[in-house]
Amino acid sequence: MQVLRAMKSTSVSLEKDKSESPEGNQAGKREQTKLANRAAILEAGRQIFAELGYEGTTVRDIIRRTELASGTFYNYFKSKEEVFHALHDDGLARFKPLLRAARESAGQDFQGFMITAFGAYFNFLLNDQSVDREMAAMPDWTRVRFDTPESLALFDELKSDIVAFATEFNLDQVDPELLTASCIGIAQEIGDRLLRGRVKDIEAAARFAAYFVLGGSQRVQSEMQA
Amino acid sequence: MQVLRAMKSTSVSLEKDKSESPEGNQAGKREQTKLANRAAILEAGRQIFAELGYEGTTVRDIIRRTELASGTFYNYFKSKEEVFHALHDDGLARFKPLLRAARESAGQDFQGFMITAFGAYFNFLLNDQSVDREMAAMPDWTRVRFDTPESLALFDELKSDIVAFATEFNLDQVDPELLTASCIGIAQEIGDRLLRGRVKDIEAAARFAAYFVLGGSQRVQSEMQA
DNA sequence: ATACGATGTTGACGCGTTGTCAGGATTTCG
DNA sequence: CGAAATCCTGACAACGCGTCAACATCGTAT
Repeated sequence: MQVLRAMKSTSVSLEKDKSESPEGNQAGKREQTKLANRAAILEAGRQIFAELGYEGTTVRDIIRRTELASGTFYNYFKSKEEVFHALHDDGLARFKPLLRAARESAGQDFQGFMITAFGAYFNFLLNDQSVDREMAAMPDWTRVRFDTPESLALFDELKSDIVAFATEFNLDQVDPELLTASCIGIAQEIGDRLLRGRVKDIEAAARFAAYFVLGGSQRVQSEMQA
Repeated sequence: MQVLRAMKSTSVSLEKDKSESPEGNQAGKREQTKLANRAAILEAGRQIFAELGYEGTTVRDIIRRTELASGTFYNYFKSKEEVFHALHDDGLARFKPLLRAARESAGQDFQGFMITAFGAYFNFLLNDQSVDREMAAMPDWTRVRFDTPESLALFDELKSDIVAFATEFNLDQVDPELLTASCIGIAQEIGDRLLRGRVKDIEAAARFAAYFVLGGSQRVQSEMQA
């Protein structure tokens, strides 16, 4: 049963909705159910992943929380991995503007950019309804990490931001690849501890990370010049 | 068929090896086969994980590369995850002494410790026959990370080393939890790029990481005092 | 309005994996 | 040597996977 029908189950036999149907049915019914089905699968996936962990969930678990038949799943995704990627990329798409905003509000202030960017990331981790957040709370020891094209794109964007500041501040001896990697590593690892409650203060963590990166870069610069 | 017998297949029907058997059979035959079976499963697991990735391998894949029957697997491990944990912990056990050596050869030289420690880690990653190394080379974009008790123990050891240096150098404003997390994150992320060939020079990477951490810590200290 | 082609859904099927267990083989010990 | 303990073996039931022929629904041309 397609989810669109299920959602309309209150107005069951009203086949004829006048063309002036209240909510926009701008697209054909086909398109609508397709979107609704996809959304239903994604939402079910988000819940199940949070409950059972990535390893523990099966395609059947996901589809079972839906009103769809098992075969229908494969019209939308090839595997649970693809569902996870989609959820992950959704999160990234929500985060991306935050990073851009940090970049633009910072102007030439490297330190300001770093504080805002780390802060945005940590806040996002703790507040956004993302897969990763729920799963990090799991008692499990196993974590999965995905490098989707979207992730890599974000990393590259961050890298070019960093490079811009690095040239601005004459950090020509600092390998951008290593610097970006370090920023990501710090964000990952501190973010992880925030999610698990080993670190509490988001503000303090963001400032720590920012100062750390700033000081680290400058030290590398001066050591490499020598 | 137990692997011990298979290994002795050249001297098949020699049931009675005199008590003066050349290689030490100090323990009973039972113990020997148990160790040999376990080792065979672990070695098979290492190979298969490297070939098929963590997700892709099944318990059957592992046991099939062995002369054991499928049921026997479960006398030694509960799941493929447990095999992976064991392999992971093996690697850790090999790395631990390297970290200790770095600690002891460094004396009071914080920077020396950091360079040696990062260098040891990166060299270990690239040269040791560990599961992680093989799997990082995989075309896949899914990575798993395990926090076994052993891992956590190593992190704690590293943390206490870091704390020792931090007090020595009056870094009393630097949160040890955040500092340790940053070191681990940097090591992870740079290590990953080394494994994938995006970064080539191990020496340079180790010095970068060390200077970065040193400079970062001092900057955090001075900023937090203000 | 009706009929027909296009598109999406359904659930059962064959295949492979999982973890278990009764039966059998091997080692240990009295 | 023989009994008891140990543990290896391979078949088994349950289950997940991805596919596919049959079916239902939608878009569209008449």
